[in-house]
Amino acid sequence: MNIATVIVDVPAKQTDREFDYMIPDKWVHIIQPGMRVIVPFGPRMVQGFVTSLKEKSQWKKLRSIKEPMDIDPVLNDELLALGDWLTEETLCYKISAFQAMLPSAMKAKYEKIIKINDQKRNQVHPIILQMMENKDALSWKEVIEGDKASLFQKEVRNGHLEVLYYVKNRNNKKTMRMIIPALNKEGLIQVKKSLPKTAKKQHDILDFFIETPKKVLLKELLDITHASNGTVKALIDKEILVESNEEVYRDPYENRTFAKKPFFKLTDEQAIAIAPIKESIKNDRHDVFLLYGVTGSGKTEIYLQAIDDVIKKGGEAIMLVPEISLTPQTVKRFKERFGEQVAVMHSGLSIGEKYDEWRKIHRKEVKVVVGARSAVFAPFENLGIIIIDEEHESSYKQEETVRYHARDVAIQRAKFHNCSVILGSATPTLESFARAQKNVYKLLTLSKRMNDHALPAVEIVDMREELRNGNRSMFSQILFTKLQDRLEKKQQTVLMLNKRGHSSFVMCRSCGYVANCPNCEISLTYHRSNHSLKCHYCGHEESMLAACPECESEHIRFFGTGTQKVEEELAKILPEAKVIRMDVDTTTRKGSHERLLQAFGEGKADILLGTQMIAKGLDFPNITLVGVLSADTMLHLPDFRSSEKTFQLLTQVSGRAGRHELTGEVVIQTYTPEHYSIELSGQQDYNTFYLREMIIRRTNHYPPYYYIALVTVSHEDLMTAVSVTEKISTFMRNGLSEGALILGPSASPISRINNRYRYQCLIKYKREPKLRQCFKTIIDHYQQELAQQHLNISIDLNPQMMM
DNA sequence: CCGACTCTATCG
DNA sequence: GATAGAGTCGGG
Repeated sequence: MNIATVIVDVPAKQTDREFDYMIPDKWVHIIQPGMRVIVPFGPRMVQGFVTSLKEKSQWKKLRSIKEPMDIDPVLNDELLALGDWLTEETLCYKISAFQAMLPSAMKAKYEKIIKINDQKRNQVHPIILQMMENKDALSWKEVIEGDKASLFQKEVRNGHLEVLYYVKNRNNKKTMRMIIPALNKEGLIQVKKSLPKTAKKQHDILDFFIETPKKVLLKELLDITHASNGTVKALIDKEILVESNEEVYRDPYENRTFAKKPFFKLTDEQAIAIAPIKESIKNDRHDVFLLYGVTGSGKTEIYLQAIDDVIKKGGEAIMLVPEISLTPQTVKRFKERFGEQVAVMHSGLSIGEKYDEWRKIHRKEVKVVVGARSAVFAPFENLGIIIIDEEHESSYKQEETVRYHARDVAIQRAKFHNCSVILGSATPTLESFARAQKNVYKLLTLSKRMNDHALPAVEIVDMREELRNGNRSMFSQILFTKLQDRLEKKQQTVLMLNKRGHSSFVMCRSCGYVANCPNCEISLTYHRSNHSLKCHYCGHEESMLAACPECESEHIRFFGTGTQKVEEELAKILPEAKVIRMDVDTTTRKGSHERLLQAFGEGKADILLGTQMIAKGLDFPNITLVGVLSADTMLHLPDFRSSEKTFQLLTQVSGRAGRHELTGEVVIQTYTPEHYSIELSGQQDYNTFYLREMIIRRTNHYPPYYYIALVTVSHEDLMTAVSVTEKISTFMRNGLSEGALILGPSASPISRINNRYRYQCLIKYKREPKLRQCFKTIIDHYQQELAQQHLNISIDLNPQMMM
C-alpha cells in the first residue's frame, strides 16, 4: 500500500477528483486515509486529503507526497464518507466538503517566494541583486506588483532566480512556558541550604516547589512568589528548575466557574415525552424525534437528561443551537451539568479557540459539544445522540458554497452511528411537523409550561385604527399605557422591532427619490456611526446626501423605523425609562451581546429594545411585557415561507414574557391584523396555523408537498443572464419527469448585485432521480464560461431563502 | 524579431 | 485555481 489517492485543495471542476501519489518509504506506515498531506501539484505545492491507499495506479509516473501535515487522521472513515455524501447532496467540490467539516484553522495558507539561485549569483541582474541586497527572499506578490515584474520573470526563466512554494499550516497552537523542579523534595531542600541568604527570591521559589512539587505556569509562579523572570532564569541555569513550552487550550470561558447543578425532577408531561427517547438510547436505535413543546415547557431539561443517559452509556452527544441563542446562559446550563466534558463551538470564538475546541473533541477529552451549525461535524466516534434545538431556525442552513442543512447532516450521521436525533421547537417547520404526522419522525409533545404557568395573553393592535384616531407615533395607546405601567411596577419590557426587509433607507420627502446602490438593485442603508450610506451586498459606501440629487430638495431623510429612532422616541415619551438597545450596531464587538443581556438581567434597564436577535433564548423572571412594534414587515417578503417565519418569530418573542412567577402580556402592533399568521400567533395556536398553511402549500405546490431547487444565474450582461436561464429552464423541462414544475426564468428578488444581473429558475418536484445528474450536465455545459468568471450559476437544493 | 497579451490544457 | 506553453498581434 504505497500509493495514496489524494483530493487536492484546488476548488475547481477539473480538479475535483482523486490524484494518485507515491508514499515515500519513510511514511509508508504513517500515512492513512483522512490525513492532510502536502503534495506537488503542477509546479507548486498544495494541501491535499488522503482518501484511500492502494497498491497499483494506472499512471506510470507518480510523484511523491512531500510530507504529512497530521500525526493522526483529521477525518475518520465516517467523516470521509460523509464528505462524499455532502458532495453529492449539495453538488459541491469534494475539497469544499472536507473543509466545511473542519475548523478553518486547518485550511492551508500558501506562500510563493523568490530566492537567488546561489550557483548563479554572479549572473543575476544587478538591479535585482541590489533589491535583494540584505534580504533572503522576496514575496512573489511584492515582486509582481512592483515595476520590475518582467525583469524578475526573465531571471526566473533563465534560472538565475528560483521560485519556492510553501504550504503553511495555520496551526496556531498556543503554548505557554511551564516550570517544573529538576530535583525531588530532598534535593530542593539541599539546594536551599547551600543558597546565600541574600538570594531571597530564589528561596521563595524553592519554598514554593518544596511545598507543591509539580509543574506550574511560569506566569502563575511569578504571581505567587512575586519573583522576576531573571530569578527563575538563574535557577534554570543552575539546573534546579526546568522550563518547557507546552501546548495549552485557549479557554473562552476562563475565569468562570460553573457550580454543578443537579437534575430537576421532570413534570409528568416531560417524563412521558422523554420515555421513548430513553428507550431508543437504551436499544441503540436510530429514531428521529420531533419534540414539539410550547415556549417555556422545559425542552432543555429533556435534552440534558437524554445526554446524561448517553454519557452514562459511554457515548457522546452533539447539541446544536442557533448561533443567535448560543448565549452564555445556554452554555452555562450545559457546563453546570456536564462540567469539563463540554466543548463549545460558535462564531464568536477566534479561529484558534475553535481549533482548540475541535481538538478537545478529536482527542476524546470531551463528551458533549454545544455549538452552532458546523458543530454537527464534531469528530466523535461514539455518537449517542444529536439534538437540534429550535429546529425551525433558518441558520441551520448554510447559505453559501456547501449548502447543507444541519438537520440533514445530523440524520445522516445518526444513521451511521445508529443513534437518535431530537428536533426541538415550539414552532416546528412545516416539513418536520408533516413528517411527524406521517410517523416518519416520532412526535413528542409538551403542551404545558413548567410549573403550569399560563402562556402570556396576547393583544393584537391594528395600527391603521391608531392612525385614524390621530396617533401618528410608533407606539399604540395600549402599548404606551402598558409601558408606563411596567415602569411604575419596576418590571421589565422587551420591545422588538422586526427590521428585516425594512432597513433604514434614504428617501426624499419632496419627490420620493430613494438612494440606491449604483451596483446593486437595492436601496442603501444609512449608518449613523460615520454618517454614511452603505450597500449590504457589494460594500459600496458613500457619504450621506445633503440634498436630493433629483430635485435638490433638502427634505431628504432616512426612513424605516430603525432601533435608533425608536430609542429617540422612547426618550421623548418616557424620559425616565432606562433603555438598552441591541442591534447590529451595538453588538459587533466581541462579547457585547453578552454584556448587554447581563446588564438587562441584572435589572440595569427597564426596556430591552432590539431586532430579531432578542426573540430567542432570553429567560429573565422580571420580563412581563413584550411589545412587537411592527409585526408585518417580513410578511411581504417574496418568499413562500414568510407567513411561517412571521408566525415563528411572533410566537417565539411572545414566549419571552412571564416565564417565571409573574404573568406576562404581549402587545403585537400590525397593519394587517386579519392575516392568519398574526392572528394565530396571537392565540399561540400552532396546530391551526399548521393546517391553514399546509393548505396553501399544497395548492401552490411548495414544501412539504414538493421539494424545491433554486438555480440562480448571474452575468454582467442582462440578456446573457436571461438567455442562459431560459436555456436551463428548457433543459430541465425536457430532462425531468412530467410531474416536475419548472418556473422561470424570472428576475431574482434582488435583480442585480455588484453590477451582475440575476435571474432564476425554480424547480418544484416530488421525486426526480435524474435531478442531480441534470444539474451536473448543465454545469459541465457551461464549464468554460463559468471558469472565465463571466457567468455564475448557483444551485441550491432545498433553499431556505429565495433571494 | 521581440515583447505583450490572450487562450487553453494540465496538474498524478 | 494557477501555471506554462502555444498562439496572436503589433511595433520596430
